[in-house]
Amino acid sequence: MRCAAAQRVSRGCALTVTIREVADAAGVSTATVSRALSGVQTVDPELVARVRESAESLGYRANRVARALRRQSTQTVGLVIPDITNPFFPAVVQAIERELRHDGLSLLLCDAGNDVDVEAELVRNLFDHQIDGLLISACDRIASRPAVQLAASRVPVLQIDQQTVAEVPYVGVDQADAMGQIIGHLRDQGCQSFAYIGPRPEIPTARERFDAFADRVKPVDPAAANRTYLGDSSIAWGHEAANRILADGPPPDAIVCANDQAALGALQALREHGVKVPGDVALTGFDDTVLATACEPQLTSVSQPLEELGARAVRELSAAIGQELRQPRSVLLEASLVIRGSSRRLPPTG
Amino acid sequence: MRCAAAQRVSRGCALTVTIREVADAAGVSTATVSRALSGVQTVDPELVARVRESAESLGYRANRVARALRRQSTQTVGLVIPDITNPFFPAVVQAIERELRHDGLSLLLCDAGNDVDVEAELVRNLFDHQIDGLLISACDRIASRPAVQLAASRVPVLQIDQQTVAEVPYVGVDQADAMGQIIGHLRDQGCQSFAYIGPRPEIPTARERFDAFADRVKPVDPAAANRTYLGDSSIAWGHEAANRILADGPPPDAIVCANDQAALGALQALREHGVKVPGDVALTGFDDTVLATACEPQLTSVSQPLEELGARAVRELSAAIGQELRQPRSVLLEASLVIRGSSRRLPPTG
DNA sequence: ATCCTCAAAGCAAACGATTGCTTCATCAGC
DNA sequence: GCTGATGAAGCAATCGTTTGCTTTGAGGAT
Repeated sequence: MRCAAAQRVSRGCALTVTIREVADAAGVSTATVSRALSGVQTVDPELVARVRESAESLGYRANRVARALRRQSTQTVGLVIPDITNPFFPAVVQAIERELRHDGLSLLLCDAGNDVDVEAELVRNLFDHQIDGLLISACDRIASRPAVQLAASRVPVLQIDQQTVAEVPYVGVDQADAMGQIIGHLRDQGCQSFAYIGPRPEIPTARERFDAFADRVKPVDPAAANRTYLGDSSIAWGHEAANRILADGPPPDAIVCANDQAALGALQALREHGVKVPGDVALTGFDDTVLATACEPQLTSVSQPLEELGARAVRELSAAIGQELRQPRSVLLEASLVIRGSSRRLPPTG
Repeated sequence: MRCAAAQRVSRGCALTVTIREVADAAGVSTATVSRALSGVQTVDPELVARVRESAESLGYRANRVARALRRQSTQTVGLVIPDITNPFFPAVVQAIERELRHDGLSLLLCDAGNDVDVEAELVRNLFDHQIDGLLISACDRIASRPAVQLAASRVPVLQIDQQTVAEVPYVGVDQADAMGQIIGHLRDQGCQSFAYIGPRPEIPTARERFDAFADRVKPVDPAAANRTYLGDSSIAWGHEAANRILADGPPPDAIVCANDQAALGALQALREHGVKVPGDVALTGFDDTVLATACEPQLTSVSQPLEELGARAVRELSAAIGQELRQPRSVLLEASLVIRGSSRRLPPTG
C-alpha cells in the first residue's frame, strides 16, 4: 500500500501533510477526517480517536487557505492605520492583535503613511484577501470617507478612534470630555486665560479636541480664540507655537496642548525664554505618552485607555463576524486626567 | 442570455465578481481571462483588450485565496515581534510593511508579548496560513531557537535584529561597534571610570551590548566589572540602578546605559541626588528614541537605522521568495553616535 | 421474513483561480 | 492537395478543504 504520504516522502517533499494522508492513515475518507476533527457531526467516537491519533502522529494541520476558499471565510481581519510610529497606536495594535488571536482571528496590518490614496488602495487590497472584517483608523476626516463606506458595504467595519462616517460604528475615546477635564482642572488651579497648540483639525479627534477647547474656554476667556496655534503634531511645532505666543503679547495663564509632543516643545521654548512652568504658565499635554514623564516638570496629560480601545474594538467586530446579522456597536470610552507638575499651581486641596 | 453575473445580481448577491463572470462577459474561457490578465503572450491582443474591458467594467479583482491555493503561494509573509510597544519596533514595522507592499506582498503581524510559548504557537499558526516567508525578532536568545529552526526548514526566514540561530540569516545592527563608539566618545571626553545599566542579557542584542561594554572598558577600568547593573528595560530600573550606583560608592565618570529608558531613569535619580550631568557624571543612552531629546540635558545616544533595517530585511526575504534557490543573506548595518548634552564635558575640538 | 428508520460514513461537488494538455485553425512547404 | 508546423484558445484537472447528498448496514417494528 503506497498512500499519498508515502509517495510524497519517497519523493522527498513531505513538507505538508494533507487531510488525504490523514484519511489514508486512519483508513477513512477525508470527509470523516474533516468531521471528526471539527467535532460538529455525528462521528463514531472510536473513529474520532483513530483520526485524532493519525492526525497527531502525522503532524497534520489544516490548510487555512483551502479552508477559507471552501468556507468563504478567511478568519482574517484587516487593520488600516495612518502611521504606526504615532505613539498612540502601538499599544492599540498590540491589544487588537492579542484579542483577535484569542478569537481565532489573524491580523493583516497596513500602514497608510497618512496618505489617503494609499489608504484606499490598502482597503481594496484587503478585500482581495477576502478579509472577514476591517478595523480602520482613517487618515482624513473627509477624504477617507469613500474607502470606509465601500468597505462597510462588504464586511463588518469598525472605525477606531477616528469617526469619519457617521453611519459606520466606531470605538473611540470621548475627546470633548477629556478636554473638559483639562480645562476644569486648570480653572481649579486659578487659570483665567488660555492658549491652544495643536495640529490642524484634519482628523476627527483633532477637531473634537479643538472644538471642545473653544467651547469650554469661551465663557471664561473670549480672547482665547485669538490664541490658537494650529500646525502639526511635532515637538518642533510646539516649540515654534510657544515662541509665537510669547512674541504675540503677555503669556496666558495656561497653554493647553492637543498632544504631548506639542507640550514638550512648548516647555522647551518656555524654558529658553526663562518662563517658569507652572509658576508663570501652566502647561498641559494630551495622550499621556512616555514623553509626559520624561521631562521636568512632568506633564499633566490625559490618559486614553488604549488597550481597552483595541480590545473593545475587537470584541465588537468579532461578534459581528460571528453572527451574520449583527452590526458592530459603537463604543465611547472615557479618558482620565493625570495631574502632574506642569499644571500644579496650588497645593492639592484636602 | 443569463450569464452567471446576471444571475447573481438578480439574486441580490453580486458582492464578488469571479473570473467566470468576466469570461462570460468577454465571451471567452476562464483560462483565457486568466492568461490575458496575467500578461501571458499567447493571447490575441484584441482579446486581451476585450477581457481587460470586461474585467474593468465588472470591477473584477482576482480572489487571492483561490489563487494562493492553486499557485501554492500566498504572497504573504509573517512578522513575529516580541513587543510592538517597545519603541524600537514601530519604525521597523512601518518600513517592513511599506516595502512588502511595494513587492506585492502582504503582512500578517504577530506580537508575542515576550512569551516564548506564544511565539512558538504564532509561528505554527502562520504556517497554517501558508506564509511564503517569515521575519522574526525572537523573544529569547535560547528558548526561541526551536521555533526559528522549524520555520527555517519550511520557508525563507530572516531574523530581524536578534540572531538566535547562527545558521539562519539575519539583518541587524552592529551593536558592538555602536557600543565601541560610545566608549570611544566618553574616553575622548576624559572619562576614566564607568558603570553600566541595562537589561539582563536574555536577548542577543542586550548581550552584545553588555559584552561589548565589558570588552572595551576592561583595559581602561577593570573595576567597571563591579559596576554593572542588570535588570529590565524600564525607566524605573534606570532610576533604581542609579540610586544603587550612588549608594555603592563614589560615582564613576560615566554611566553607560543600554537603552534610553534606563538613561532617563538614571538622569532623574542623579538629579534628585544633586549630581550634575554631565559635569559630575556623563550619561549615555542607546537607541535614540524620542526620549533622548525630551529631557534636559538631552541624551547622547546611538541611532539605529530602523527604516533601513526593515527595508533591507524585506529586500533579502523578498528576493529569496522570488527565486526558489536563493537563501536570504545576512546584513549587518552600522549605527551612528548622536552626541548631545548628557555626555559633553569638553568643548568640541576643531 | 420484510420493510422502514436512522445513524454513520463515503462520494463527489463545490470554492475560484491557474495551467498542462488537447483541439482547432491557419498557413507554409512540398 | 496533403502534411506538418505553429500558435491561439478551450477543456478539464488541480490546489486542500468542507459539506450536500447518497449509500450502507444495523436494528426494530410489523
